[in-house]
Amino acid sequence: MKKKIGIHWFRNDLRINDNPSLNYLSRNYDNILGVFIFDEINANPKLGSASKVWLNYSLEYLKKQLNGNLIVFKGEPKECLDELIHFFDAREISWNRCYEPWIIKRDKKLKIYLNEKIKVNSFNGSLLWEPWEILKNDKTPYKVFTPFYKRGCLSAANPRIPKSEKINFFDHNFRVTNISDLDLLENKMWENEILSQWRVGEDSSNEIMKSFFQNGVQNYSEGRNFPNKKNVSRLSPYLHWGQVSPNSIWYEVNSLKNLKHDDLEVFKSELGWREFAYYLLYHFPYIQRKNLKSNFDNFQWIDDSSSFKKWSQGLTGIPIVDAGMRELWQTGYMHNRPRMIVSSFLVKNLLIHWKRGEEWFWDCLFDADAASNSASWQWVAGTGTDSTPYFRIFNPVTQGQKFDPTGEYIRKYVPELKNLPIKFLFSPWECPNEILKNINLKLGKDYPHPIVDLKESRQRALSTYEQLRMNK
DNA sequence: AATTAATTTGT
DNA sequence: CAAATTAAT
Repeated sequence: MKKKIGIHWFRNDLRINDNPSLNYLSRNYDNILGVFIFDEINANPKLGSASKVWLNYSLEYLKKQLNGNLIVFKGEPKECLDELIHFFDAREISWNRCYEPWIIKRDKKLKIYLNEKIKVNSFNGSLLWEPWEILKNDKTPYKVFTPFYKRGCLSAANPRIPKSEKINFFDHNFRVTNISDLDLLENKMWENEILSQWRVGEDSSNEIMKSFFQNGVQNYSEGRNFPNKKNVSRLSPYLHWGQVSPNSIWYEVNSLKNLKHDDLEVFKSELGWREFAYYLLYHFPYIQRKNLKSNFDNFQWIDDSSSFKKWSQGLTGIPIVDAGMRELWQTGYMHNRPRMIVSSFLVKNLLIHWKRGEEWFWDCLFDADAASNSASWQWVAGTGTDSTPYFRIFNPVTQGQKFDPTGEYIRKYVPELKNLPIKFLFSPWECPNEILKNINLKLGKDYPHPIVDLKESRQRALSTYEQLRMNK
């Protein structure tokens, strides 16, 4: 007798544990097929370089978890799934939902098409609350984080409790596309460098979560601001790819004993910000490209490729900015504090369009996430709803002094400044020539002069943003 | 999730 | 005169 087969389509849920679609199938089918489709045809935007690297090794890991039985395709999902359903005579297919506009559009069509042949089901595998569940009393979406989170999310039904089941993956001999055939890897040297401090895969994400909850989450509400402290989870890439579910994190942190109230609430609210980003992208899908506040559409951004290039390379001459940008390039990640500093610098001091920064982050970040990335850039630029006010312009010198007081973060990523006394580490241009001579550091040669005057560019940003406010 | 300058308070 | 508070951006 033929075995009953259900297909699970892996997307941004590269895990076995707490996977609603897999759990569902395992209750109804003796055997499950796991399939991943690399869809470059519909993707918009296409995956960034760092994301491809992460995906490559994540798929290899997942394939091992499935005893080699992960089926990998490259191409149009409709055709790939057709072939698979036909070959295995599968009875049902299911997946966990994604919320990127291009995926919603693709999946909607696909669902209608597949429904003609077999049962199709989708589940919530990556959000604590789905966007349509949280609405104001007048049925319109929230636009401000605090009411969204407190009145919306926290007073709604509790998130699904994580659950892991034994999944029987079908042992097959279907033709296999090698993961290497997906051509996800391009630049070995850079890839080895950025991967060197990461361990990709579901089990690593669980270990990282557990060890963060044992140590780093203590004093989270304070310590999370300091890029040199171990008080951030660094779970964002795993969360993006679904190697850990937000539900697992939510309930795990809730179960901790001896965690200060503030640390718990602030940590959870960061998951809340992730929810808010997905929420905004769902309800306002154009925020990936266009200002959420349309009065910014005529804003006088400066198209300055030379400054942008220096920013992206970490050669602005402002140490904390360069440290952040180099952390990004070298590790595929940037701590949240420098993320805010470098983006404020690009958007306000340089007056370069947030979209250019968003695209650079998209290409370089392991945790590149359409929702969080666009929402965060618009937050910094002031073009989003509930974003930072136009006059909040980070001073990268005082930010450095406050949040990297020992200078360790700067010295780590901008080693040419390692001998600079702490007094001038945040503003080398103020360092007396005598000291520069002593440590053999030539500004303009070993390290650049600042590409903009902080005071002047701050004034320029204020007046440019002020104009916009007048014209409203 | 900020900065700066002006102003008041504290020792 | 430094530190804290406040107003304005």
